Amino acid sequence: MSEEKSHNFIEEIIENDLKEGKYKSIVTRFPPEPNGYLHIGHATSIWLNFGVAKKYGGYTNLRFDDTNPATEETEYVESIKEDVKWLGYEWKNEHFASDYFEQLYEFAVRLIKKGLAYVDDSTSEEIAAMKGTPTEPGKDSPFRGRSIEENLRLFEEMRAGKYPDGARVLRAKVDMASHNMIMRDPVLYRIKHAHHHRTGDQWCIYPMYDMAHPPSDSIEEVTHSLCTMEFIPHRELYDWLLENIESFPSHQYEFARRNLSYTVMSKRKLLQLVQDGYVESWDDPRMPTISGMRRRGYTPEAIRDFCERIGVAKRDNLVDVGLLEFCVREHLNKVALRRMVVFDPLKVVLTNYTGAVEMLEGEENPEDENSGSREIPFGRELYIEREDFMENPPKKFFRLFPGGMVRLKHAYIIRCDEAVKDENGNITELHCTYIPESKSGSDTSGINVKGTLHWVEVTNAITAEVRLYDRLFKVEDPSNEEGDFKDYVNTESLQTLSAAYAEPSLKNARLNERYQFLRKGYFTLDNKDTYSRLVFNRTVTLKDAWAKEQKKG
RNA sequence: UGAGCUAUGGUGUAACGGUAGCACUACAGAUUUUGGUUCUGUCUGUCAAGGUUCGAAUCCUUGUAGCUCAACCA
Repeated sequence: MSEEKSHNFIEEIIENDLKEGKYKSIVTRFPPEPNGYLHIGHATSIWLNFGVAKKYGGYTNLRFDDTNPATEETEYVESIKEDVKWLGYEWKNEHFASDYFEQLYEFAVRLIKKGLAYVDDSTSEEIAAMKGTPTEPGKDSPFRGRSIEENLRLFEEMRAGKYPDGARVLRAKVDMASHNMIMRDPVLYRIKHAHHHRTGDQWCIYPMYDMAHPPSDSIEEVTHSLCTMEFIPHRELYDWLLENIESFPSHQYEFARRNLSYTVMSKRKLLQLVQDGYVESWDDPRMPTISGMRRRGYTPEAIRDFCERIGVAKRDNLVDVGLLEFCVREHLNKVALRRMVVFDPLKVVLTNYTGAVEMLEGEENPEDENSGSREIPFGRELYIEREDFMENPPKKFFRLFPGGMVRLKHAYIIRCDEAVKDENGNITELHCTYIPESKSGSDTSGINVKGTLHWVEVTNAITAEVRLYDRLFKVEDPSNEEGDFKDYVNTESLQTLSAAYAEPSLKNARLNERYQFLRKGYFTLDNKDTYSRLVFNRTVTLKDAWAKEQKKG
């Protein structure tokens, strides 16, 4: 293992800081706002924050940025915690920005006392108008010159509930002519008579992101505060604030958020998909949410591997969802139990098979010698996949056709003698001959066949519902197309088969167990346990070289 | 068009002035009782133009393109 592993730019910064003795150990934090579900984009941030802290012997806090009571709920807190844990990460401390409200208030008072913050009576429209534009400087608010005493009194009164929502705000006094719009006297506190999910009705003023986030990092002595690129302009204010409240100097570093092809990532857009009924819920298996991917059967190992492979940098990106699927397949191939399930049945009658049903043996997982085996009943009547038979096969068709031979997996070689049809010419069943000497494991027939089919014995078959998922969108980057992103939803992204025929061992299918349905894909039991029947979600298909061959024409 | 950030194969990411590498994809082949897996090989790249240097993806200059910033959201 002498192979040199390259570092991403965050790791370089940290190693440098450690080498220069800037910090003895490092602290990071993952700071979700509890107003929605986590998605694969958050997974990168989680992987980064927890990953670097662990790598360099530090730790990571989970901190909920709950400064906006209007949108935040405890329900989200719980789902976020569950998702982070499921991904395999452990936080050192669990915090809420709302735990710091008293301290944040004191910090604000400190700013006022230094003449660095003032109460502004302007309306939000007036403040916006005075802000200027990126090309023109802003104008000072008429309230900018208030005395420290008056500001102190007014801010206290704001807290005491003397004013209605929107009547006044507390603003930082920085620079109305700054090129950086964030520095043009940003709002620090607003009045909101709203019930908070944790502090109840204790407060009627709430800090803005810029007042809450940097001091929260500082209180926790976070050394490396990692966020996405759109916060770059906030860094100047971040530093200004921590310097002026004279608190621990945390530092902010920005990385580019990851985008995934054939999906959307913003909470707003995901919410629309749920509300407008394009998907059934936040944890619909087609959603790029952590809970959706979990329900679909993706594994934490695969998701972590994916994050590792795409890495982190600062440029715009659109990661190919094919890489995620590769990571999922790679892991599932190692752990999934093999089973046989026929989706679209065609009956096969073995005309020379006269015995009773016999039990055959099939390995649980060929990739794992210790996985053991399962029993599979075999008999005179079987189901095979309708698409595995063709009357007039094209070249390179290795499956069944009149006069052709195939191996039935774990069983015998059969030859197709006749396709039986109804009066309309539809094939109703196949009459075949099996080769008794060709039994799997003790084949003395000397026959070599190209194709191997999966199958299920008719009398022992059980039925299961199978849900096949495809990409949620028809285009790579729906957010970048003309018009509404919802116009590009793939309306055929879910196909439900209500009664597939499965081998009987699947009767004992367990939640969280992964299965490979031979030649079909990876599947797992749906985690909504409200069903009295078996419902399997397709996690991802197998690679299909034959489909590719056919496409070539 | 003020300011900021970013530009390396189809995609993602390395190379820290010294042979442009890795992974995915694609393609070709071998193996295979899953047209899966595994294995082998092949194609494709430094945004542009100048400059500095023995030597530039890397440093400098000037362009070009994409993204971000004017919420009492985070």
